[in-house]
Amino acid sequence: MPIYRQIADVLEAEILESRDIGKPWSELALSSRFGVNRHTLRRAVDVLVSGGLVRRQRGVGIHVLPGAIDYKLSPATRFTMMIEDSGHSADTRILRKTVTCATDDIAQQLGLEAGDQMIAIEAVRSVDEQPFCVQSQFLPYAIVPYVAADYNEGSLHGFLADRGGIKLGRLGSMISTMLPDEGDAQLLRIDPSQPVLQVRSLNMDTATGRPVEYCVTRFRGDRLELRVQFPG
Amino acid sequence: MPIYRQIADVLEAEILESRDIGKPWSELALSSRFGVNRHTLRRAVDVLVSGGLVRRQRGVGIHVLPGAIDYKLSPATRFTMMIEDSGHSADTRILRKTVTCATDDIAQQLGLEAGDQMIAIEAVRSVDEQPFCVQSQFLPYAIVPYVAADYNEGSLHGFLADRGGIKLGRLGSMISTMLPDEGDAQLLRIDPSQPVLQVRSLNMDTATGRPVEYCVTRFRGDRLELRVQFPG
DNA sequence: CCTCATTTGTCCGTATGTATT
DNA sequence: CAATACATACGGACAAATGAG
Repeated sequence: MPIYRQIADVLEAEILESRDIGKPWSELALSSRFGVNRHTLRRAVDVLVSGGLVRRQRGVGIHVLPGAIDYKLSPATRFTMMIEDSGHSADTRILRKTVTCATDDIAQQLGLEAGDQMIAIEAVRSVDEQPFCVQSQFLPYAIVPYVAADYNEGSLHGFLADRGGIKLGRLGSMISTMLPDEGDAQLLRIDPSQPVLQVRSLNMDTATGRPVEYCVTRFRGDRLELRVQFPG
Repeated sequence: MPIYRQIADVLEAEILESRDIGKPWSELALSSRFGVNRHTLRRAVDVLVSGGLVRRQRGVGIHVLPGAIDYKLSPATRFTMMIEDSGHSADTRILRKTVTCATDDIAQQLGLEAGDQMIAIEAVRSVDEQPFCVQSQFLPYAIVPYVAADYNEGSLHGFLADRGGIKLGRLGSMISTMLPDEGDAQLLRIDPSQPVLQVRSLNMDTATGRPVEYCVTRFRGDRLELRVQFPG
């Protein structure tokens, strides 16, 4: 077995055993400890990064990620989330809120004409202080203009109910998986080699049947198991 | 942009444009062509490997993988599949069919006692000659012993209906994503860096309500989008 | 605001081992 | 056996980001 893999095994065992999230590690210190060249140690750390156990940060060091134990040993401890319940997280950080022309794709989803304006919201939701999902939401500006002005935190669905008396209903969702782009990986604090679970869904005003929200959510794959329940 | 990424972009563009699957590439030839050190070129090829575009083989070279075009250019060509419809594929290759003691996990799912026997089936389902998913199915031997003896191909659900008069119903599914282990990656003909979508589900005999099949399916993430439809 | 030490990111060079043809 | 090609490991050098002061 190559040296770099032996080192990776040792480090992985240490992480899983103690999960000591203290000061970040240093390549120089580790390479000295194992008596190998820095490049060899980097190769070992590459394995851990691919395994989602650690994260590198230039100028700082190598961070041991929390939750690593859960990921490797007990997928049963993942979060379980009903699809119907998504969008109700308490801890929400809104990154961007803009009003622009709808793209063809989204216009079609929302039943808009080309050139109609839409509200685009990008948000990160966290659980236990850890990023959990990135959400891109699109709403027709003409129907809910007050969202652009006044929605700033918490549940969008709750806001729509309080402010506009709109109750949203969901017909279905499309679920897929992919590797995250660099921006999402950074927001979710995962390595770009770790997959995300994407849920696309269209929400209607239950009163009028009009599409009001098109939502694309990317969840950390290592923290989520979606539960789909059928009637009966 | 670092050199290795520029090179990766050039090579990726070439692959997507012509997909010339001829002789495998050589690191030495490529590094000479781009005028960089071999290690720098290796770093560029790492990107392509992570992207599922090429495969390395020691002593041979770097192979361009077929199907790369579909993966990168047209996510729209993914299959869309209702969860309820899974398990009905026509082209099924059964890899293993064994009768053993149920593990604790599976015994609990199927409502068996520890030590009860179960049938374990491992199969690969293909669409258009391309591997589509790997399926692990577990059934209580006491209830459907004829499966161990006579089920050899096609839809298990159809076989159960024809042979035992059992109609299966599904209550729900658990959906998650992960990187495949080496065996699954090989069966699905994808690189281990490409995520799979896993659907776990428990199927009951609609007549008696007894669990009859516990099924774990790993789909190629790049070929599947699951559609979940809600009643209404 | 700037400086400085620390730390990771990138690139080069060289050598040796191992698998394939 | 020999040639080719990837895999691993060592070394040095500089750039870029970060945080302390």
